[in-house]
Formats: sequence, structure tokens, C-alpha cells
Amino acid sequence: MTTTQFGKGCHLHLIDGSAFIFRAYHALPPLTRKSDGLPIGAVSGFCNMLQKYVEDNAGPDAPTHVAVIFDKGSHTFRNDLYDLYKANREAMPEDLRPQMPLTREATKAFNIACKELEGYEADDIIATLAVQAREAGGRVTIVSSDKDLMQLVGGGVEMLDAMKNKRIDRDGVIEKFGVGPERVVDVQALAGDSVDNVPGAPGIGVKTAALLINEYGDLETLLDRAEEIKQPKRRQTLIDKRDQIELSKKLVQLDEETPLDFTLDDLEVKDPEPDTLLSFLAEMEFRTLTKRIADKLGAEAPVIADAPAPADEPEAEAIPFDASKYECVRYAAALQKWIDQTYERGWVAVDTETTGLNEMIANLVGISLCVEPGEACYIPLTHRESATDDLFGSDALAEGQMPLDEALNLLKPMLEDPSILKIGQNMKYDAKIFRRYGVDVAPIDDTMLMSYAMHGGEHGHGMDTLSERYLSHTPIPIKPLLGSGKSAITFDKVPIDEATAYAAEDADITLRLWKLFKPQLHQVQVTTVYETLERPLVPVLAEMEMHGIKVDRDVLSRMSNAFAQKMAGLEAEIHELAGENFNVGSPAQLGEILFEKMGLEGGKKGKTGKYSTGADILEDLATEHELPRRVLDWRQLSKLKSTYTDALQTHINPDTGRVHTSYSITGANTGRLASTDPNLQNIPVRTEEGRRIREAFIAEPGNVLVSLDYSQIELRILAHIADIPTLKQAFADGLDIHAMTASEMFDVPLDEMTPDIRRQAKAINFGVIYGISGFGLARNLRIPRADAQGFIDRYFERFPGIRRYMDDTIAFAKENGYVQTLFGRKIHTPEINAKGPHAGFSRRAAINAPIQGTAADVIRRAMVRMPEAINGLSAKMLLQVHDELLFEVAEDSVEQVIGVARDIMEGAADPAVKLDIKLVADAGQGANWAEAH
DNA sequence: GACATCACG
DNA sequence: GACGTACGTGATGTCC
Repeated sequence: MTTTQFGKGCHLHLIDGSAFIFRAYHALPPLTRKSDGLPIGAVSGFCNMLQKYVEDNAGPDAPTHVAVIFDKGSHTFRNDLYDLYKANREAMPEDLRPQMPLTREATKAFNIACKELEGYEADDIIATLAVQAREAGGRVTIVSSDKDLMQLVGGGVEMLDAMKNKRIDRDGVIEKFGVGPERVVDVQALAGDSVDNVPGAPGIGVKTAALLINEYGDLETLLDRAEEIKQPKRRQTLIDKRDQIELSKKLVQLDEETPLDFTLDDLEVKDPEPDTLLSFLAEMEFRTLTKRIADKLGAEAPVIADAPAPADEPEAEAIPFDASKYECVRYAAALQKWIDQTYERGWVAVDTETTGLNEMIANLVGISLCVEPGEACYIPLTHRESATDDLFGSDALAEGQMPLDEALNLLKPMLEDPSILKIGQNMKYDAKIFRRYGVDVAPIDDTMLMSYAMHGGEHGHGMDTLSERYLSHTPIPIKPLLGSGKSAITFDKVPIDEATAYAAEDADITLRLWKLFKPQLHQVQVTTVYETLERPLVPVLAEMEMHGIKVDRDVLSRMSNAFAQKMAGLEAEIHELAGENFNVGSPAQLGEILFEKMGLEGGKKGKTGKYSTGADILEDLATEHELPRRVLDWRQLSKLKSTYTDALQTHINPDTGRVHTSYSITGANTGRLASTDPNLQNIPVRTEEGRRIREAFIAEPGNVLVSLDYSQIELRILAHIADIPTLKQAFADGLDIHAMTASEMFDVPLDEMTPDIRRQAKAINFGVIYGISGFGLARNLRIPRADAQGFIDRYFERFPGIRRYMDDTIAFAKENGYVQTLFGRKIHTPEINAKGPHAGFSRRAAINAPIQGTAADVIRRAMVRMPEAINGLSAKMLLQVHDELLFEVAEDSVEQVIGVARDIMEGAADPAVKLDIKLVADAGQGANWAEAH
């Protein structure tokens, strides 16, 4: 290798190592080394980023010299200047600390110069090297997006944001700070920095600072001529706080003369030594990366000791689907053979056929089993004489079936045997059916949940989808068997031979999917997610759903009648006001009346060319006209009546007298549950009239309903994930978080807070969780868009970590095609790289998913632990409403249950994730849900 | 069955 | 630089 003197034609890359580590740590779930549990998530991310950097910078513009620069020690000369410098920084997370030396080792393993200096920040070393290189006539690229480094840009020095692959030159700096690089420190001195706790001038942000600097030339001139400033408050601040501003400048000014014990020539680019690099990666047990880099280097990947055994190659093609091979089991001896086969293997795929989709009502018709691909059977149990054979609709049992009791007696020991794994597709359904026949199926695996853990966000997880996608096989459709509409029959009327082909195939498909998915779970690193957040929920939800909640039919019925009366009155008034009779429930007809007959403002909107008559539009019109208000009132009543007071009555189970919802584990992409038939997660609460519906949800005599809900869980999680010291502190102090935000943003002291300012801050807080946009906030707050954008800008100024979180999250999604929760749940974002308006949706969803998803994981963990915790307390968990759990509790156990449940909920993240904020659950109780909530 | 609307977190 | 836009759900009634 030739050694050249650093000079003209040379190109130095300076990588901000701490930024890499920080990003890697927060972008990845807490991975540990498999062999000994050493935390290595950040090291893993760091190595991936280094590798990506190397690959991205191999072209003609490749650097000649490169170094990764780290911070060393927590005390620097800046702390001597100002003891509060970076004082609001959180302590380094426990699981990150041991990874710090490993990142240095990693850098050296890549054969990249690794530099740090006690008592100096990485930024100072970078500054010194950049200046040296510039003076020697070379080019410099600083690989970082840290704005503190922007003062170095210019004269051959550029910055590169590695995540966004965006270069920042002089113009980029001007765009960010409103001034050139040479004046950046002046602007920073005035604006201050809440992240580093640089005080600056109170009330002056970047925008104002740039304005002032541009007007007066530089900071010193500005301060000398501060008396000339017109705005009295600003003038006084600059005069009073001169010392503080000058101190701030010293804090943000980088030291370009750090005493280095090496020269630029020592930083010459060197190729990695394959042995050194690969053995380091292998030692860390990074399987994928080791292999990838070995391929790149043309070397052999070292064997990683603990590597999982190579998965059996799935031979789906080798065994074609053949319905004619499925056995119809009609006798005990034949069934026993299948059970024996199950015991030989230790697992079996199981599927039930029933008379309907509602597990609380449907009856068992038959059971299918599968032990090997292609080897499946169907056990018909309660098929009736088929309709075509018996025109008179007899419901006599068809011939050639085992008695139900006999079959269940044979199967029950196997289905309950802890050594036999029962595999299903949506096992909650089958488990509930079996439970009603006295069989507790356990343990289980569920291919639907496996797919959800691995492919959440990519596609649905129904059997048809999975079979087509992963087995290239289209299952026998159920439609031709059952028919549709009025002539539809239930499965017990399907002829047994047809039923055998259909039902056995389902078990066959399930088993094949399981064989395919099981090893993949590990490869995709979602085994823990599947085993702690998905699978254990099945028995918990099954129990909740089967227990149901008591609903007072009379209360609902009376409300329905009252609503009907009021609606009739409103309808008459509406017709009167409109001057004609029309269907108030038809948005199309209402649009005609409002916008054509009455000639009101508000144009066409929908894709279908119809007038839009949503609540917000009518709300605006209601200030001028009576009719829209009446329609709004009518609609509210109509909604309450049709969706709740009427519909809920039909969901009261005649046997139990209770309402049994069904939770979909895979329904929501983020990890939330979805509730259907009926949806008990959207029972009204926001309006007084609606909330009264909750009075119909009651406890049995001697019991009360107890509700515990997480307080601000998503904002707390945001504060943790985005690492916002101010927000975390506010939660620690138990402050009103929206008022705190308002105070911080609008410079209003907490004791002068008005409800309106707080309301605006609250909307912004929620907006942030949803991936805020100026337009959306403007519409929500009904304020001009520019004002909303101003709020958002200000928010990002006050909480710069939020912006960083959003940028990092989107960058991660674009690179990986998914985002992750703190617990490792992957939410795929297949549209994230799409062009056009779709991209906006996708970006906001990506920003929201880790927050909403982490909250969903937290309550899932609480639910999984809850049954054991409240065991013996005569309490039942009934419902989950995203951040709330509702229990039915014996009166004398209430306080005890609240204590236990609260502990479980507040500690639900432990020990997997150490949150910087505490989780808080508020409790309520009462005779009905309205009182308990 | 698509669409609009509106209930919840 | 324009484009549309808050995130995640389910149930209902119209209308084709």
C-alpha cells in the first residue's frame, strides 16, 4: 500500500460514531447474544450501518481517508464553562453501556481508524480534523446529521446524512439556519438548544436569531447595538442576557485545536482483513451480516457455534394435494389409529367444522386431523341427512358417523395432553368450540398467528391467502358446498364425502403451513413476539369471550323507544325546513337538499361526485341554518339506536344472557386487537347521551364492574422512544402533559394556562403520534393552515427529538420495509417507497405504528399475566378496549383486584423493556360500565 | 359490495 | 414543487 501525504486530491470522511450508535440503539429492539445474553442490539445496528456506509462509498468518489470519531468521558471543557451543559441528558441506558467498547472494536474490525480523546466531544475532534484537511487542500465529508457540525461546512467541507443519503452543503446549512456556516454559532448562541441544555436567549428561536444576525452581521455587533432593536421584549432580552448568550456561543463553538496524537495520514483508507472482520462478527453471532460480508469479501463465513440446525427443506411440491387420499373416519378403531400416529410424532393439525361462524352458538359437526403433509382425515360427527336426499327437511343424523361422545372421549386425552402440540389455523375458534364440549385444547400452535408475527402488514392471514401465497395451492372453496343467500345450508347438511375432502384439506394445509413457518419464525427473529405476545393470548381471549358481559335488555329497549320518538320529531322538523319529504338517512338526498335546493356553500367532494355531508361540514353550516343542526341531532340518535341500543339486544346470547364479542388477534396491523360481533370497543362515551348506553353494561348481583385504563400510554411511549427529556421529566413529575406542552410551546406559565391553549397543545400532542401534518392539524383545530404549521415548527424546535424520531423511523422503514415496536413486533410498510399521495399515508402510518404497536404490546403482556394474578380472587377479565381492561369482581374483592391488576398493568413492560417513563393505570368501579369508566 | 358516515382508542 | 393528508379499527344504512 502506498502512503501519500494528505493534500490536494485527498478526500477525508469523518463519521460521527456516537450518532451511529444512538440511531442503532433506538432503531432496534433489545437484541441479545444468544449464547450468553450480552446485549448487542446497538452493536448489530452499528455494524450494519458501517457495512452500508462502506458499500455506499465504494464508487469513483470514494474517500482516501476515513475515521470514526467517538465521544469519550462525560466531562468536557464545556462543563467547566457551564455546569448545566447537557445536564438534562438521560443517563446512558444500562443495556447500551456494555456495548460502547464493542462499537470501537467493531470499527477496528472493519479496519477503519477509530479515534476519541478524553475530555473532548467527538464534534471537536471532527472540527480539528476537518480544518486540518481543508487547510491541506483536501475535501472533507462529515458523515452526520448533527446540526452542531454545520458550522464546519464550506471550503470543501460537506456533511452527509447517511440515513437519508442526503448531502448538506452551504445551501443546506442556510436552509436549516437561515445563515451561512460561519454564522451558525451566532444563531445557535441566540436560539439555544434544549437537547444540549444550551440556554441561549429566552424567547428567541432559530428563525428570529437568523433574522437578527442577518440584519446586524454578527452576534457581537448585534449585542453591541442591541438598544436599536424595535421590539421591546427582544431588546431587553438581548441586553439582560448578554452574558448568557456569550456563554452559549462558547458552548456551541467547536474547538478546532484539540491536541491530537495522530495525523491525517494515519487515517488512510485500508481494506478490511477478512479474518479479523469475520471473526469479530462471528463472535458477536451476527449470522446474516457475517454471511453477507463473507460473500462480499469472497471469503468463507466462519461457523457460528450456536447456529440453529438447518431447517428441513420444505418439500411442498413433492407431495401434491390429493383430496381422494383423505380418510373419512367412521369407527373408533380407525380414530384410534390416527391418535396413535399423533403420539408417535408429538404434534397434530386440528380443524373443526361447525354449523356457523359464531363459536358461542355454532355446534360441532366434524373434526379433521393431519399428521403429515397429504395424510389427513375427517371425522364426521353430526352431519344430517342431506337436503337433497330428504325433501321434507328431516334433521335425522346421517349414517356412518361415530357418536359425538365416543369420538370426544377418545380425542380428549390427546387434545389435552401437554406433550402433544395441537396446530390450528385461528385456534381460538376451535378451542372455544372444544371448550363448549368439555375439552381444553393445549398446548397449541397457530399458523395464523405465526403469519401475523412474520408478515404483519404485508397481507391478510386467512387460510386461503396463506395457502395460495406459501403453498401455491388454492383451497377447495366453501361457497359451492354451502350455497349463498336464502338457500344457504349449514355444514351439517353437506354430504359427508364432500365434507371430508374440504375439511381434511384444511387440516392438511394447516400442517404444511406450520412446517414451513415454524423454522422461519426464528430466522425472522419473531419467535419471542409469537411466543409472548400472540400465542398466549389465545386462551386468555377465549376465556374472556366465553364469559361475556351482562347487558340489560330492558335498559336498551327503553332507550331505543326514546330515540325512535325523538327521531320522528326531528324528521318532521327537517322535512318542514326542507319543504319536502326525503330520506334523512341518505347523504345523497341530503346533499341535494342542502346544496342545490337551498343553495348553500360547500361543493362536491367525493370520488363518486356526490356532495359530502359529513359532520364537520354540517357543523359549519349549522352556524347559519337550522336544518343541518337537526340532521346532526338526528344522525346521532340514528347511530346510537341502530348500532347500539337495537343491535346490542340481538347479540344477547339466549343461553348465557350475556353479550360475547369476538376479538381478532390479527385484525389490526399495529398489534391492537379488533372486536367484532358485536364490536365492544366502540361503545359510546364521548357524549352524555351516548355514554348512557354504558349503563346497560352491568355486573351480576353481588359484583361490580372495575375498569383500569392506562393514562396517556401512547404519549409516554413516545417520550421514551423519541427520548424527549422534557416530556419524560413531566411524566415523572406527574404533570398535566398537555398543559406542560402548551406552556413549553407558547411560553405560558402553567398557572396562567387557559383551557383553549391547553386544548390546542393536546391536539398537537395527538397529532405528533399520528404523524402530524399542517393540514391535518389545521382541520382538527379549525385554524389557518399557516398557523398550524407554525405550531408544528415550534413543537419541533422545542422537542427536536421528535423530529429525529420521525426521520429515523421513516428512514428505517424505507430501508427495511418494516418498523418495529419496543418488544420486537414487526409492522411491515410495503407502500413506504411508493410514489404519489400514497407515500404520505404510508409515512404517517410508519410513524404511528411503533407507538400504537408498543402500547398494544404492553396491554397484551398485561392480559397474558392477568389470569394467574387474579386467580382465586373471584374476578373475571371481561373486555379490552386498547388501553382499558374491564373486570367483573365480587364486591368484597374490589380493592384487592384493583391493586393486583394495577400492578400487572403498570409493570407490564418488565422485564423485557426498561421504560424511561412509568406506566400509570387509573381505576374506577361501579354497578355499570358508565360508572366504572 | 362500494361508499359515506360515525362510534371508539 | 405539487400532491393530498392526521393513526388504528367495525357497524350501519344507502344505493347500484
